[in-house]
Amino acid sequence: MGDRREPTMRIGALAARLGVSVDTLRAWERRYAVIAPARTAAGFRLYSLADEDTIRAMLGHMEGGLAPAQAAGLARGAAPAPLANEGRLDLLRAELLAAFLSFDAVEAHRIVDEAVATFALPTVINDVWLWCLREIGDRWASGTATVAEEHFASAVIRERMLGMGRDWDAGHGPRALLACPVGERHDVGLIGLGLALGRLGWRITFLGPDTPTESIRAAAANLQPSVVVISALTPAPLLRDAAALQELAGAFPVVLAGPGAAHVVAEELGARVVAGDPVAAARDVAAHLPGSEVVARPA
Amino acid sequence: MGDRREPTMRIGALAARLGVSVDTLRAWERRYAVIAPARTAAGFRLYSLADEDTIRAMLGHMEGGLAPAQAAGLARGAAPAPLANEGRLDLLRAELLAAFLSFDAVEAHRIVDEAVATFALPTVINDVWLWCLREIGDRWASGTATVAEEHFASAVIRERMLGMGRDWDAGHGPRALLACPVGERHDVGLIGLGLALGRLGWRITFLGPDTPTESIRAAAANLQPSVVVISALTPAPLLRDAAALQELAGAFPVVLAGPGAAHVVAEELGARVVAGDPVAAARDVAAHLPGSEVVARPA
Amino acid sequence: MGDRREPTMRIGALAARLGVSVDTLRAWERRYAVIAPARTAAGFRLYSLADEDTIRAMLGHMEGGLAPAQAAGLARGAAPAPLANEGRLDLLRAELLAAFLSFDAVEAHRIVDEAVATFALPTVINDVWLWCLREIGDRWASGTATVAEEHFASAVIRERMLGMGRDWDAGHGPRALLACPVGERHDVGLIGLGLALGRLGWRITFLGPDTPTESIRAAAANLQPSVVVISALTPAPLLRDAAALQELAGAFPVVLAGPGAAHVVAEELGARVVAGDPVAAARDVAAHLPGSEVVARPA
DNA sequence: ATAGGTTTTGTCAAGCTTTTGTACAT
DNA sequence: ATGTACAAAAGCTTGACAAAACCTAT
Repeated sequence: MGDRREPTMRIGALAARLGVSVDTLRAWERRYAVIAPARTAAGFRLYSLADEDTIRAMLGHMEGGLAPAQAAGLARGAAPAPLANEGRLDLLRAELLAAFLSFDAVEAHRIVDEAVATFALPTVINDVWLWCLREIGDRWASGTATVAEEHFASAVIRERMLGMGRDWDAGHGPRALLACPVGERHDVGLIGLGLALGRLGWRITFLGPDTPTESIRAAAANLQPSVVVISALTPAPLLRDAAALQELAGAFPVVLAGPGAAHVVAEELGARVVAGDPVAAARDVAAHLPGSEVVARPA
Repeated sequence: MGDRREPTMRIGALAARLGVSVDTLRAWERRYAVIAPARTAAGFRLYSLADEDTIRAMLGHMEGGLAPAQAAGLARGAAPAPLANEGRLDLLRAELLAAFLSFDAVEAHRIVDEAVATFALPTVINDVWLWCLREIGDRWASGTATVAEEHFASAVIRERMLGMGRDWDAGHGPRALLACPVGERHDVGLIGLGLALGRLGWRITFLGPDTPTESIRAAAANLQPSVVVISALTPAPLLRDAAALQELAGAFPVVLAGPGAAHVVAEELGARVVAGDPVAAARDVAAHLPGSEVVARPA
Repeated sequence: MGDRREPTMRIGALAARLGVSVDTLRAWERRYAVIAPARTAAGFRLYSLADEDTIRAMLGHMEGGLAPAQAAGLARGAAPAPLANEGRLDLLRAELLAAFLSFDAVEAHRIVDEAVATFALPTVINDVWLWCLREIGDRWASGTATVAEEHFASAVIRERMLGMGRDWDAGHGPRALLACPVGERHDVGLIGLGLALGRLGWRITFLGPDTPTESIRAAAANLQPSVVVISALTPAPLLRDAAALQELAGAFPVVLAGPGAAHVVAEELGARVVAGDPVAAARDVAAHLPGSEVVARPA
């Protein structure tokens, strides 16, 4: 109901609210076209709250020393103020998507900040970040976007995720070793899994994309993790080095994640599969802490 | 109980209650069709309490500076607007309540995410968050819950509200300074008011619970807010420092909110009262933007 | 959108911002060609924020003793030097302090965002947030600041900390129950402890400030935490309800934190003391996990 | 730094229309 | 109660003007 764009105020009311004379308001409209108020049948101007916002922005710039003409120019350009308000999540991710599609990193970071402040981490991972990446993927498939947008978006999201995972290997929880196999360069989902697992008390060691099996094995030998998580978008990278992975799975509990984690593959390698989105997969991993004495506490 | 739609008052009675002349009431009916009173057999108008509500809404808008025609238009269209996802709301808040009663913060956050994604902010504030707190309060009164649940729930809700208010002092709107007086530690309602006011385009500076009047005064001197909102559950904290508050109200427009904002107190302090739930109170504040005193029209 | 190169200021505005006369600005442009402002259709100069940066650089050099001609030459080809991580901390917290002292929440949040993105959590807690609060406290003691700034700063910081602790009770780690006793309203340090403990894999349930011992007991009975952490600035609130706390300490491992956690008090209550800043205290709590089979893993 | 010319911008006026509270007649 | 009338208040448009801010050139 409370639509910010509904025209309600006559010029006198607006002038009083803003502390600006009616003559001035009319002059600004005439000279800078900063607003275009609705009219009653008889021709009286009717202003909306959005119009008020615009003029306030202009006044703000003038208070900063700008001349009216320039202040009006800025106020006219920067008039977002949609705030449909219904369904914050939809709004936020639509904005984020728009920021990605226009390569606006500053705006993207701002929106991510807001999302992180507004929602809990699992929601942000699944319903904001990965949603955006999926959406951009769809647009690429339909020709509405190029690979560049996808690259840009995943770079920004990756940076934010890694920033949140800065100290994910602190503490005393069980340790997980995360990596993508050679040939797999998409690690955003895996980082999300790591974040979710980290919040469940685990210590995470992240080796990154495109990691040779031998590197994973060496790190595992060094760290003795409770589980090794390997993620891939397709089965191919997992099969390419099947022998080494099989050996790894013999020495440590190996879990496969991501769309490429087919059961057939897992069976062949002697590994376990965790399905679903990164947050669900992390819960699955945590629930099946291998070799674990699950300290069941009565509720 | 009495139906608010039952026609009972004759025009003189209604005019007296509203402080509006009978001629004016008839003119408004004729010109704006804002109400359609019932008639006696002899043709006398009979108004209901609902009619009175409508006219009061219209008067409220006029006090905020709107011309009668527009005020009537808004009052006419201001139907309660029942919710589409009525059942959804009941389910969600029942789940949230259960999460609070079992101290399950993870689940509580998940549900809040869903609520925020589904409903508009005013609904979330009034019909989810504050509803839960009231419900827990009732259970405490009846011995079904302890203070611990209340503490826990309000900590979680408070955090979520503040998270959504992260950018509430951005923009160019009028500025509001919010605080609870010394002795008042419940600021959840005030935060809700701040959120709602923020969505109306205001800039919010929030000082928090238990704030000495001197601090409020210092911050006000620094920020020159358009209004200072002070909230309390009981009148006591407002009266304790009456002299200083009175002085504050002399220098800045002060508004009292919350159950403790009695008219007697306000009159003594030279402040204004906004009644009702936080969202309604915010609307009231916004409608009476001070410093734009549209000097009272003759009644 | 906020492009630093957009021409907006007329010469008067720029002169006022820089504290330089308009004639001087025109002379510098003519003589040294430091800047080449855009022009309106009518020929008025329009400067951008980038232009302002350039002139400021020139002014900086002049303050260093250079003649205008040389200063202009340097400023023309200047690029802002990036900061090392070390000086970055000093700069960041100085900026944050300034934002708090001018009640600028938007700016404060921006800086906190940057701090969180740059430094590890313990650094942010101890060396940014608590540092700022201590600094403001000092200024209050010396009369350079009022309580209002302290209130404002701790409201913002508290909100950010709670936001980072949104999912701190997820997972399967040992559980800690955190609360301040009745009469103690400062919980910022305790929240910091909770955050640090959460990063170490613990699950945190936070009851907030001013919690009756009975509430703590009820929540503990419900949750069966591995440890109950109680924090106070002075010993008084701990002593007020000594009997009930003693009983609590009989049923659960109780740890006292904060400046009020004196050894004498702890001994009387049968509790343990953790000393030092919140991060150190959290490490201490984690290291002495009560009733625990410390599963020592070789690093 | 001054002089002389141009542009910008808030305010006002004149002449006319619409809105709105109140008054009067039926 | 209804219908009409009316005057004050508030709007609209066009046009104009003077102070302030800018420009170039000397």
